[in-house]
Amino acid sequence: MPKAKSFNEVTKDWRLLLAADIVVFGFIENKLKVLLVRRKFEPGVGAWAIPGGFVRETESLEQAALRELHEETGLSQSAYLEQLYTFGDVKRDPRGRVISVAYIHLVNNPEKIKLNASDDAAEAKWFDINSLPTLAFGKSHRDILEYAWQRLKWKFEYSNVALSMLPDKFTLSDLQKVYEAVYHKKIDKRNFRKKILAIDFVEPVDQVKQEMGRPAQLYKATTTKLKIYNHVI
Amino acid sequence: MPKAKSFNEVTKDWRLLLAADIVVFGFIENKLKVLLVRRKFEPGVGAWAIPGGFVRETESLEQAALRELHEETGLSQSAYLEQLYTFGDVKRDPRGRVISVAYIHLVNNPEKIKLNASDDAAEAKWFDINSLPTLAFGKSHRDILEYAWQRLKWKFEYSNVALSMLPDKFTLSDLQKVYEAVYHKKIDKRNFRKKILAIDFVEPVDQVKQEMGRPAQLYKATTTKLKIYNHVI
DNA sequence: CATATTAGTGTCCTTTATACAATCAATTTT
DNA sequence: AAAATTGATTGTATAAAGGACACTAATATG
Repeated sequence: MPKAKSFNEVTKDWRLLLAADIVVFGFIENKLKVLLVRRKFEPGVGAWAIPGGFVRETESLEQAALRELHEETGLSQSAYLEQLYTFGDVKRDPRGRVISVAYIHLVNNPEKIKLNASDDAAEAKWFDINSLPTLAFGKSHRDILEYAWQRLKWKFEYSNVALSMLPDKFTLSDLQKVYEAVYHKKIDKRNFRKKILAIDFVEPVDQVKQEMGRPAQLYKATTTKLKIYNHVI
Repeated sequence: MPKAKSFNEVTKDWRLLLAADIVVFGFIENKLKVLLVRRKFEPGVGAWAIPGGFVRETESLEQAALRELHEETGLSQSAYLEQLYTFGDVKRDPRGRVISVAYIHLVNNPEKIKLNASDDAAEAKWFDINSLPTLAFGKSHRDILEYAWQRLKWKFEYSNVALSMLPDKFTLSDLQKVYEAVYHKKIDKRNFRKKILAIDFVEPVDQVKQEMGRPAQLYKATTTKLKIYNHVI
C-alpha cells in the first residue's frame, strides 16, 4: 500500500493561485446592471472583465471578495453576498493554475457608489445585463455572468433577496420593477401585490413617496435577514 | 498607486492546499446512506470523515473528485456529480490553509460497490443519514453533510436526479421509496404516481418485477441527462 | 382455497396561479 | 377652475395544481 502524501509532496511541484471573482448586481434606472472592470494587466488587458483578485493569506474567501469589491467600488458593506461556484480547471491564466471562487454580490444603492480605478482595474462601469460588452477570458466570463443571473432568478423566486437591491424604504412598484428587471419580463401588477402582501415580506411605513401622479405608500422589509419561502414569488 | 501584485508576491509567502471532498449518497435498504471513511492519519485519525483528498496538478476538480471516489469505492463512473460548496476559511488542517471544494455524488448501485481501504482511509462504510457517527473535524463535516442533504432535497423537487440513485430498470414503488428516503417522510402513493406520470420523466419497459405480491411494472428513465422541471415533484 | 403481500387506480376539495379593467389621488396643463 | 396626465390602488372569475383519502388486482404461499 502506498504511503500517504505529505503536504510538501502535494504542493511542491505546482503553482496554485486562489482568486475571488465577484459578480456585482445593481438595480439602476429600472434595469438589472452588472459591474465590470477594464483590465489593466495581462491577460486580457484593456478588455472588460468580472472584478476580482487574489485571496491573501490572512483573509477568508468572503473577506477577499468584500475587500476586492471595496477596492473597486468604495463600497464598504455588503447588502448580500453569496458563493456562486468554484472554477478550477480553467487554464485562463498563463502564469499558473488559478482556482477562482465566484461570488454574487447585491448592492442596494448603486447610484451612490463612486467607482474607483484600482490596482488591477483601470476603470469600473455598470452594464445592462442584456447588453454586455465583449469580455476578457472568452466565453468563460460570459458563462459566469449567465450562471449568476440564473441563480439570481431562482433566488428571487423563493427568498427576500430582492429587498437587498432596494433602499430601506421603497414602494411596491419599485419592488415590482426589480422583479421585472431580474426576470426580464412584465408582471401583472395586481397579482404581484397580492402575492407580496400575502406573505410576511414587507410592511408599510408611515410615509408616502410623492413623485408624479398619486402618492405611493412606502414599505420596508420585515427583516433584514435572508428569508426562504416555500412558495414562489 | 500601488503596482500590481505578481504571481510570486501573491503565493510565495503562504501555503495553499486544494482538496476535493465528496459526499457520496446511495440508496440502500430503502434508506438514504452516505459513505464515510475512517481516517488513517492526523488530523482526526481514527474518526469517520467525508472522503476526499488533494487535487493533483494535472487534473480538474471534478477529475480529482472522481479519482478519490474511485480509490475509495472502486467505482469508475459517476451517476451524478455536482459541486456543492467551497470551504475556504476553515483552519481545520494544522499543516496549512486548505481550500476544500465539496461535491455531491450519487451512485446507482451501492450494493455492488466493494469498499476499499485507500491511501488516506483505513476503512469505508455506508451510514444512514439519520444516524451518523461522531465525525472528525468537529461540526464542520457534519454541517457539510446537512447542507448536502438539503441540496439533494431541493434538487429532487425540480429535477430527475432521483433516477441517478436507481438501477436502469425500476418500479414506481422503488422510485417513491427513494423520494421518501431523501425527503424523510411518507408520500401518498396515488398522488406520487399521478405527478410522476404527468411529466416526461419515466417510461414503462416491456418487463415486470416479480417479488412478493402482485408483479410490478418496470420503468426506465426517458433521458439519462439531468432534467430540470418548472413544477415540483 | 384462504391468506398474505405488494401493485395499481379516481374523486373531491382546497389552495394557488392567472387573466383581466376600473377608480383614486395627486400634479400639470390649458 | 376644469381637464388632462401620471402613476397607485383594488377584486373577481377561471384554471391549474396539491392534498386527502380506500378499495380492487395479481401473484405467492400454506
